Order: sequence, then C-alpha cells, then structure tokens
Amino acid sequence: MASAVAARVNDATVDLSSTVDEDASIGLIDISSPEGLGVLRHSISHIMAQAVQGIFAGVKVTIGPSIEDGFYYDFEYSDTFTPEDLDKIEGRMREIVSADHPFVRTEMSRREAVSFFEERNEPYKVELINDLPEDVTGVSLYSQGGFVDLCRGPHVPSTGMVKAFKLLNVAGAYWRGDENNKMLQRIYGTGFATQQELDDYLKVVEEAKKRDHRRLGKELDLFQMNDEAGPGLIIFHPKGALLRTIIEDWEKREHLKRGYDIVMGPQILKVDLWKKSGHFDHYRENMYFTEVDEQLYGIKPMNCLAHMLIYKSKIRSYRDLPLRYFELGTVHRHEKTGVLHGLMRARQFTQDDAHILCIPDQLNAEIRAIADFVDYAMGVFGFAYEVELSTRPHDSIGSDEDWGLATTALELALQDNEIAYDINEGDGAFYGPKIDFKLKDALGRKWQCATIQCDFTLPERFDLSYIGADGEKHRPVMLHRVILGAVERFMGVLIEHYAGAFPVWLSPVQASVLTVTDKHIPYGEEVYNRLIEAGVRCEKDFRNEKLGYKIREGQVQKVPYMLVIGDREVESDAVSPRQRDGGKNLGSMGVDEFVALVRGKCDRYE
RNA sequence: GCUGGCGUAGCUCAAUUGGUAGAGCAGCUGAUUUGUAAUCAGCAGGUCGCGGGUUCGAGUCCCAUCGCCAGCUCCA
Repeated sequence: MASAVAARVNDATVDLSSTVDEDASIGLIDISSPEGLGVLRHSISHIMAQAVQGIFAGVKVTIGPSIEDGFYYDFEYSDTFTPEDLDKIEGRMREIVSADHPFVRTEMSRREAVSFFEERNEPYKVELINDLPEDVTGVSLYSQGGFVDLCRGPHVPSTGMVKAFKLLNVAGAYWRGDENNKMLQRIYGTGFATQQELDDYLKVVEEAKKRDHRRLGKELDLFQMNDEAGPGLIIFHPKGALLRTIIEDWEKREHLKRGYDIVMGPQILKVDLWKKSGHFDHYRENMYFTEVDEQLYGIKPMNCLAHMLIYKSKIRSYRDLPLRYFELGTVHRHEKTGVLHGLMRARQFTQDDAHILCIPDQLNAEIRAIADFVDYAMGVFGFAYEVELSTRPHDSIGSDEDWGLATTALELALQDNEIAYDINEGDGAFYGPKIDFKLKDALGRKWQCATIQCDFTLPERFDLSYIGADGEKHRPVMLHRVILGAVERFMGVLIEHYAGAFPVWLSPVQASVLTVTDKHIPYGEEVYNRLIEAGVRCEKDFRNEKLGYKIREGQVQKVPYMLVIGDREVESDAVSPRQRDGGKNLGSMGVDEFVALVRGKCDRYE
C-alpha cells in the first residue's frame, strides 16, 4: 500500500441504514482498486455537488452515487444545465480540489438531521431520512469545504486526492427512478486514480462509438431505418439480408440437429385467440391490430399461439413428448419511441423462438439441453455471457406449488450444468420464472439474448393435454425459449462485437476480385465466376482505378480476402489473396486452393 | 412516454450580429492502364426534416409537428 494513489479512508464500515457506529474504523484503501475507485468517484460526486451549489443559487441536491464507469449526481434546478455550464462546474471543482479540503464525517440523530436539512431547504434529503427504516436512529453526514451532504460514506480523506476527472453529459432522470415523480437533472462524470487511466477510458469510449452498429450498418451498407417507413422498422439491404440469411440458415440446421420441428404460424390471428391466451388483457398496449371483414385481428407480438394450435391438432401421447416447435417468428411490438435503438430495439423483429411441451419429469433434461445449446451458440459466434435466474414477481399468476416447481427446475438444471448465475429476485415473467443469458456490447451495455421461461399458464388456458401411461389425461409443462433472442438484436451485437469485420463464415462478402489493369479483366471474370460457382460469396472490382484505391475500399468494407489479379496471376492461373486482418499477402495459390481455404473457415459451423 | 440536445447534398461537416447556401468524400464524364489503404481534371448534386408565424428579408428568431441522439422509465 505504498503506492502514491493509496488513500486513507475515514470510514469504511458505517452504513446509513444501520445505527451509528461510534468507533468508526479508519481503513486504508487503494483508489486504483475497484472498491477504492468507487469511493473516489463518490467523493468526486460530492465535490461536483458542492461546485454546482456554489455556482447556481437554489439548486437542491438529491443523490449522487458512483456507478460502473463513473458517477452522477441528480439535482433539482429551475434552469437547465448546458454543456458550457459543465465547463464552469469543472472549473469550480478544480478549485475545490486544489484547496484540499478534508472530508469530515459527523453523526446526528434522525431528528437532528431532519431539522438540519429542513433549515437548509433540502427537501429531498429530508425525504430520504424520513423514509429510513424505523429502527435507524442516527445518520452520518460528510462535509468538505463547507458543503454538507447526507451520506453513509466512506470518502477519501480530502479533496486533494482527486487527480483525474471529467464531466460527461447531463440528462434527465426521475426522482427515485419513478416516472410519476419529478424529473431531475442528472450530471454524469467519471474519475480515475490517474490522468492516464482517464485518457485511456475516454479513448475506449471514442473507439466504441466507431463500432456503433447503426453507424457501421450504414458504412457497410447492411440496413437502413427510414423516416418514411416508420420508426423502429428495419430495412435490410442486400448485404444485411445476406448476413441475416447466413445466421438463420445456421439456426435451422442446429435446431434440426437437436430434435426440433420447424413450424410456421400466421402473422395475424383473431382477437378472440389473444383474449384466450391472456395477451389481450396483459399486453394489448404493445400490440398492433387490424380489422378485416368486420373481424378484428391481432398482429402477433409473440409466436406461442400458433404453436399451441399445432399441439392441439391431435391427441398427444406421453410417447410423443417432448415436442419442440421452432419458428423464426417475426413479431410486432409497439415499443415506446424513446426506447427504440437501431437493431437492438425495433418494433418488428424475428425471434428464434421455440416452445417445448414436455412431461414434468423431462423438464430438467430439456432445460439443460437448452443451456448447452446456448453455450454452444455463444462459442460459435464468439461471445462471453452472463446468466441470471429471475424469480416470481409481485404481479404474477399461478400457484405457489407451480412456481416452486418451475424455479427449482431451472435452478437445478443450472447447477447440473455447473453454470454460475445471479438471482434476479422478482424479475420473472408474470406467468413463470426464467433464465436470462446476457451478452455485452462494445459500449458495455448488456443485452438479453437467450432466455428460458417456464409457463404453466398457456397449457392451462389452451387446455393442452397428453395421454399418460396410465391412460389418463395429463397437463404438459411448457418452456418458451430463444437462443440468439431476436435475430436483429443479435446482428446488432455481432456488428459491434466484431466492429463490422465478421469472421469469414459470417461475412456477407468473403472475397473481392481486384484487377490491376483493364487487360486483366477477362481472367478476373473467370476467377470471379469460378468462386461464385464454388459457393464463395464474392464481389468484383474491375474499375479503372489504381490497385491501392481498390485495396483501400476493400479494407474499409472489411472484406476478409482480396484477390489481386495481375500479369503474374494470369500467367500462372492463380490468385494471390490478401488477408484483411494485418494486410498479409498469402502468396500465390490456385483458385481451388483458395476455395478450400474459405470452406475450411466455414465447415465447422455447418 | 419523460428531460435535454440535434435535423443543411448520398456521407461527414461549414455558413459573421437575420442579407441570394459552401467544402471534402462518394457519384457522373474525360484523361490515365496503374501490383497491395485514396491518380488528375471537369461536371452535376440541396423547397436548409415538414407546417405555420415574426420581418423589407429566415438555414439563422418564435410556435407547432415528425424524426434522430443521450439518459430516465419500460421491456410479455
């Protein structure tokens, strides 16, 4: 702990929700450690609050925690903060830092604290104290340079500890995260132990912007969103549609390998069926409807209904189960405009959806098989993922017994597969618990892709049954599950993950044939045709441009291989592939050899 | 949906205090025939998101609307 960035922390133990610890311990903490960094950022947020109140009269403070990549503080203020204001605030913060005010902890009884903040006209702080559990008798306050804040701590010893910080942006946020509450102004910032780390972080953020899938989607000519078509609707261009086709073909093969049946349902179904399923009552706000011949139809926001009808189309025996119905199901959901986000959150999208109907005894094996499938898929596409188990929410239907059974089934399957998971209390679907698999995108956002959900409701509502060995009717259990989630969202995550430079098997264009001069066009044409015939996804660039120009364009378009065709290639009936990654020239090889090279990169996924 | 910001050529961006819209790239034409990340020249391209208003005059100011971006909320 001799490091220059080590800081003494006045108190690392007292919690606001506990009674005051009279002998608050003095700890040591390294502000370059994750915990220490959180403390540092929290201290910076206090400094920011001090600066804001020093500059703008009448600002009321609320809360200001550290978060994953920095910190924020929420303020109530009559005017709105501008980017110029952020500069001003930053300037004032630097003054506070140079003054090196100590952070001083004091303790008060609840009553004292309430009157203290009432006097200072800080109603949000008063509310926070009043909402503490009844058994809390005292609270802690921290002050630095005359600014006092209700806070459980800990903090760094003094403002001078702060070496590197930056305010990033201002945005709205509801008081206590409730949209019925007043909207506050949230100032985001970040801080690090050293300036170098801050600079590195800002560079990463900049880098991440460059791989934003919406930007790359345009640059690589994959898709567009169009005002005239409508918000949240994706129009796939040839290369995007090809990428999607490659993914969907992979899906179909993999599902058939695993004993799924491919099915297809209609896009619209009579409204009565949606009433029967419960969607009309629970999900109407997000549905589109259409009326034909005085009959109201619901445009499907989910694919389950047709699958229910397929199951019901004849009497099922226990010998038939499990039945696994798979559909690349296109759904429409009327998402609020503010949540739309390129491919990641659209109003029309296609799920790699399946419904598995099985005997309760088969549940464990089915869930484990799905978890294996997900793990395999993530490996194939090159992703790490996290797993969460979401349990019963307050607003839910079904018996305690069913919930217990289903939750246990999910949990046991995870344990049997030795998968680490977090519990997400109360975040299940209203009809059953679920396992969520989450991927991280380039900006560190987590996206739910795969999910496995138990459902007792639909089999009940549709009165599904099978004839057991005992000759009696029994109710099957149902699993909803997706592997990649929505194909569109998965493509968005893929684009950002690979920054558009897809592996060969996914690249919509695997190779581009480039001629050096016009006289090489006939041989170039021949090579191009042979490649197309061999199934290599190929483009040709026979324009009258210098080679360097065409190479550059191929690199910008992230084509895995560029085949330069000049005198040498014509004479030897060969190609000389240039590799996208690293720009390495692979040397002269026959066309067949190159085809084998490309196929070798794709085979294992077929 | 909420708060804030932003909408100018296919793309990325300019346009003093309101005074007739400009550049680079891409596109087209021509010259050039070129060996691993941008050859040169010329041409063309915009109802400044859409609709109102203020003004002698609006890309610029005001109102409304649509869309996009960030965050919040939501995410059966």
